[in-house]
Amino acid sequence: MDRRQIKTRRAIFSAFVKLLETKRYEKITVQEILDKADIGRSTFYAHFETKDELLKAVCKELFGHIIDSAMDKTHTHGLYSNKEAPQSVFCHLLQHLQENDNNILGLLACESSEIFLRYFKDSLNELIQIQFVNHSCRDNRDLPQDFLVNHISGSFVEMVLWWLKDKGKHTPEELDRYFRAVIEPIL
Amino acid sequence: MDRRQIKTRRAIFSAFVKLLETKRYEKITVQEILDKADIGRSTFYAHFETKDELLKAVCKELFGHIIDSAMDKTHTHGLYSNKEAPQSVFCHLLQHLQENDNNILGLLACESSEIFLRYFKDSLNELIQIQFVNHSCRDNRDLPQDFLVNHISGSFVEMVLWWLKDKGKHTPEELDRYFRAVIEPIL
DNA sequence: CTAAATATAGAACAAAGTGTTTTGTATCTG
DNA sequence: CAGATACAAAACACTTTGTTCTATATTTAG
Repeated sequence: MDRRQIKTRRAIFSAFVKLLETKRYEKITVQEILDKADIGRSTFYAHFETKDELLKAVCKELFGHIIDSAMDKTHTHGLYSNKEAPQSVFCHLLQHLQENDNNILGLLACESSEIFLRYFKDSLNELIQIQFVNHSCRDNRDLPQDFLVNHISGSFVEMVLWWLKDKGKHTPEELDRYFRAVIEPIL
Repeated sequence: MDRRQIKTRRAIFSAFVKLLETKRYEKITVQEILDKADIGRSTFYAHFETKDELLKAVCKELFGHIIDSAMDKTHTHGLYSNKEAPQSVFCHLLQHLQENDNNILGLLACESSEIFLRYFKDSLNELIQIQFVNHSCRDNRDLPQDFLVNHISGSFVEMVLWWLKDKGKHTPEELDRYFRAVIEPIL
């Protein structure tokens, strides 16, 4: 890949993410991205058809690694903690979110957080779904399985949202304890 | 209030809600609202400063009654079912959502559902918060109270979202049972 | 019923944004 | 070095926005 392409792509991403921290996604104009990234109009449209496409690309790039990593862990050790793996996937995810080189938490806490949380939740939902099918958790109160899957992924995302409201006063380990306290009783 | 004002306000609301069922909020233009409501441009801006103000007004009007009604019920009977009130507030809410004269479920299931769900959740969060403070539920695992409040309101909203995905295959009573099954064990 | 107040329609407007196209220049790759 | 490719810059038609007029219709108060 051409160095120039990589450079401008990075410039666009960077400018876009910075803007997302100051105002809502819908209010950001292509023009502002051009100014901040210091690139030409035609260049932008050579890379992305629309602003929505840019958003998708950012989501994919940012959450790709995190979800893949969680998927690997889940596949070998399951969702919850056990002897071989003392940490749950949820704790793993929270730590991973915090250790970001790129500013993922910034995006999840920004004014357009719903967009990213929704993307995050969909990925998470898939992960838990697979795990439920593989390990076929007992379902003693005959609740629909996809209700349970949705409840777990949904609650997790809502917790992250709560976490970010007062800027990480809690550690990933604490949050993991809270989450297990409200989820494990129903499994 | 002038009949003309009421008439145009209704026309705007109606057109706006209909449009929301066909496309995302951000993609709807004021022009489209004008055309559908069959009113003049200046008339619209005499009623609402921006499209965002219109959105707020619609939220307020639609969720106002539902939340007020739930708030009353909670105040006299508490959140959960008991001898005097055999139905939980949650069941009450779900039934109320379904019996809508105006099309609330339509909005909660539309492409811009996050907007309305977020508004709904904030109202709900307040309601549960008040109830927790009044009845000071036991908290035996020393979880932060606002974490629990957030978990309950968040889970409820996520359940509604799940419910709407396959268009009300479940009754409010069934959903209430599911919800109690995942919430009561932690209280 | 009349008159004053007010809500609306319609048109015109500047400003800002969108997405495309063209031309010339700079930078890569082989 | 030479051809290919990415870029900047400008111009473009087009859409949307929010404001400001004037004229007309409707309501409410006296």
